[in-house]
Amino acid sequence: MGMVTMKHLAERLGVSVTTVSNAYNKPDRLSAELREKILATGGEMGYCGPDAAGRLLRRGKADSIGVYYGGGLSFIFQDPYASELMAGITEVLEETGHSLSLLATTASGTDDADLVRQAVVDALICLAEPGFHTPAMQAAVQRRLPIVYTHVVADEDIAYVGIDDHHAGLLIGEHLRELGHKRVGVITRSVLGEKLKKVSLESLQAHYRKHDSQFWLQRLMGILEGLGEGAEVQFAALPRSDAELGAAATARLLDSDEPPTALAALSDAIAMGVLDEVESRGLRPGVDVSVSGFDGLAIATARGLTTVTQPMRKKGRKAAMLAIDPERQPRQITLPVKLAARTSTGPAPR
Amino acid sequence: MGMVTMKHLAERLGVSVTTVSNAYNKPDRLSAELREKILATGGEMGYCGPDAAGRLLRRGKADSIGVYYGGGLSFIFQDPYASELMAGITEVLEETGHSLSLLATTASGTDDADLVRQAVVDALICLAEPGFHTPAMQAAVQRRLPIVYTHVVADEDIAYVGIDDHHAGLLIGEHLRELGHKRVGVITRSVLGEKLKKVSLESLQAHYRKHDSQFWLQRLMGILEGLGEGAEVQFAALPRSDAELGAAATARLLDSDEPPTALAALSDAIAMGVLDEVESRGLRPGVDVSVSGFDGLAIATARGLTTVTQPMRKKGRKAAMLAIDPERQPRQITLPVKLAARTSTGPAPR
DNA sequence: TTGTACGCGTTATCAT
DNA sequence: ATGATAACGCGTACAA
Repeated sequence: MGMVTMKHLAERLGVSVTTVSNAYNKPDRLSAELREKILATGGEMGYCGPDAAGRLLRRGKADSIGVYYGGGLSFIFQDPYASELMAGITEVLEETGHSLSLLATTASGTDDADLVRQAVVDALICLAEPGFHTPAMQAAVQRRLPIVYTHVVADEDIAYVGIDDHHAGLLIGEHLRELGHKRVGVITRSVLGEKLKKVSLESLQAHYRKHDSQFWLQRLMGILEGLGEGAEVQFAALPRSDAELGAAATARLLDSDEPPTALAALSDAIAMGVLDEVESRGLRPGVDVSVSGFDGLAIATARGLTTVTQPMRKKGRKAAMLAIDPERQPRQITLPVKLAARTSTGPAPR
Repeated sequence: MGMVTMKHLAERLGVSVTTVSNAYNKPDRLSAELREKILATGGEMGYCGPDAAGRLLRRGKADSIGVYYGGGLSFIFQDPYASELMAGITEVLEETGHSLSLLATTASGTDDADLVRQAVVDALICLAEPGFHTPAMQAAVQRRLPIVYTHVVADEDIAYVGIDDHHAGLLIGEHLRELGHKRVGVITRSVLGEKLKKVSLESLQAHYRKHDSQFWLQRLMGILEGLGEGAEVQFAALPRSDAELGAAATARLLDSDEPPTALAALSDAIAMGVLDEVESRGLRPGVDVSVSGFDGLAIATARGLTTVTQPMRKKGRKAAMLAIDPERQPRQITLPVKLAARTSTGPAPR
């Protein structure tokens, strides 16, 4: 009644388990007819090939790549940036016959570390959110699991595929400065859905430092540098990259005493909400108020959003290849970004 | 050099492996101080908890649920319906601390069956596309892996969470008939990206039968029944649920000699493209030509699309719960659908 | 070409 | 509270 194992099959046929094993794994190491017979009676007995667990223990290879996403796992399927990245990753995994293991962070939030420890994977791809010095990633390091980050990490031993976030931010900031914008609202993200009370540059810096999440900060600082000294900047920080939250933040910024003439969202997903709110007020993007995004989603193009584009799918592909083959060189890849100036930005009014 | 195991740790401390195991798994079965010491030197030696493979072999539980998607895996992240479903699934998995294993179909397409055989999972959720009698699913059955389908399966032994696709189609068909539409274009999907040459009702029926993919056919037949005898129906079948393909098909249908007065898309994702094409021709949806969808995506609501809504996220949640606890009753769940009549449909012109 | 014997790392059972 | 032992199912030297 229990599971049919190689042993059963071997006993039934009067051959050794080795031979049965070979029948499934090394066809050239036994006669074709014997192999045939073994496979046949195997099917008959309801044996369905070497057991995954046993084989795993013995071989030490899982043929599976893990993806660790510190935030809620369901957001991977909601956030367009993450989706594109995942699409790139899975493309490669399909080509190489690997599976993909999504590591869910436990609801209690207590120990993602345990999850990482128990994951049956050959390598880990870490999608943004919290950074390197997190317990989960430390567990992976301890397991000697190859890790690939999808953003730049300032440590030369660590493999990553990223973009130059500071430079990307710079492109946005300079673009807005050249258009004459002096009052700018920057809408960024907080890490792990945390809610920030007062959002100042200092509090943001502290927040990102705390979560060891450098790249949002890089973007932010890039924008500020690009805007130059004269600019007056207000901040908003959203717990998710989400259009609705983006719209709400926009409303707040536009309702302030001296509303910004430009709104820089740190993701296109957020920018979609910014455009929604702007348009719903009868304001014309690029004329009455300028709006910029970040990422280069297809949907952003459709709405004429000025943004910085990054090759998301390629990023995913490269990360997957690095995870599958940890020896691959180079192990630190920075992909190019490009400013896509479209209709949502224009000269500052007045 | 090699991996640090319980045995090493036990020898080093002069205790038994059992005790070490208990230190990690059954804290109440040994003194607090000994446990403390074990965990401490464990950390020191670079031991990072019970090995996943060993534990898996011994316990027979992987704490992981597999999702099998016959089409290309990367589409899971592109198709909004699948994304919603996955979001529901992952929500539950997060709550219960399970991982999610996405089973990629090999590029060669040859043996998904092997993939299923090797998957380290406790159960399988099967997302649409090909049906029950596929080699991959047979492999799962042989492994005695619990399977949950996300559509109705006509076999009382099989667990599923689905909707009444025929009824849903009926709602659309009747709606269009009541509005007086006599010439209707139906845009459906083919299975596994296959391209159909001539698209007739007969060829579609044969196609769906061949892939054991009943539910598209159910929707189709429901629509036809709802439209009644008098209707003249043209078909298009897309290899993917995709706006661009939907737009192209729409162009073809509208360019025919006697263009349809209504276009019924079998998914909202397709319907988005239909709306795009209709609008780009300067036609008014719901006035010059009626458009309907299927699923009830948020984005469809935003554009006033008449559609049949189904609780996608709930579907995912229920499927996950069923997969986690295969004893759960009932094992065959049919969720309700609702016609959402909005502005994209209206009386037939003339 | 086929078989023997052992180890992979863990946990359940039973004993102390 | 702690320990000894036996599986779990498979792969692989090594021997025949």
